[in-house]
Amino acid sequence: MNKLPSSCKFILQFLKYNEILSAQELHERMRLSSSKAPSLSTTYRSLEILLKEKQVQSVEFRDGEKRFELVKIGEHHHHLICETCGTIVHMEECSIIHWKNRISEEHGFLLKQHVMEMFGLCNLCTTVTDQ
Amino acid sequence: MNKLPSSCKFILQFLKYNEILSAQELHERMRLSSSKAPSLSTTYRSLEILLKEKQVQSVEFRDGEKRFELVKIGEHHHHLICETCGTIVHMEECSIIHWKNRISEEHGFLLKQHVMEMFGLCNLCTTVTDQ
DNA sequence: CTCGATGCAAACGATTTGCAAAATT
DNA sequence: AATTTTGCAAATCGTTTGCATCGAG
Repeated sequence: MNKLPSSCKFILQFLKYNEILSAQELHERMRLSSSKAPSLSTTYRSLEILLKEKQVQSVEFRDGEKRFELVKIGEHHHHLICETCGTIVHMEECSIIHWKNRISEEHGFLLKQHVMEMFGLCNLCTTVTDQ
Repeated sequence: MNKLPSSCKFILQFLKYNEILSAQELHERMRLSSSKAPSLSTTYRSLEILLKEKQVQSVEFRDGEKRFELVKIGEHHHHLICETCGTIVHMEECSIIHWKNRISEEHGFLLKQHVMEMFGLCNLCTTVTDQ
């Protein structure tokens, strides 16, 4: 429970769980709601701090744009993203944890972090795409 | 077996299995070895084609730079990256395939693609880091 | 008064694009 | 001759940085 710069606290008030935003989207949202919103650079800097504090996780889609998501401190999870309609399913549990030991044994690796996102078609789009 | 533009064939001759290169690194390598090397833009365009043809897979580390790796057509795999020394372990088999059905059932999602990379400490660096 | 936090504008770096020339079919 | 591929330079876009100012303690 470090004391965070005020910009970080400001940001936290504008993030909801299960919502994935880029730094720019977040900044835009804050700017529209308040004249005391932190600048874009500060937004970037603060998100970096919140990442280190694990109050936020970063989500990497494939467009090279980093996105961020509020999490319960220290937790994280992964997503299913529909390539057609953009629907995002937040998977409650990170299954990679189950491999940690196996990977450790097989490759002598101690896992620290990972990146994982899955792309496909959601239920609705699967049926629709039968064209 | 589509017929590829000559730049793609050129590129394929400069890629080895289990080697991960950015577009720029690849371009530099080609440029140094041959005066007929494709330009940087063409390198980008060609890698995009090779990706679609699944002759190459893209590997996403966390520095925002896309990297590419030669694969047997249609296959792919993931990596363990040591955060200290940079060692990369190529994991022979993609374990996510095993989840495909479960995810399909649980979330009605049809998986098409995914991104996964794992970061940590390799055997050597684990012991060394005991400082 | 000191030091961290902030805003602004400029810098950066990877990638993409417009367009005209060159190569392929 | 029509179509695709290519190179070059400029544009783009997200992100980072230098630096001077602001503000909390």
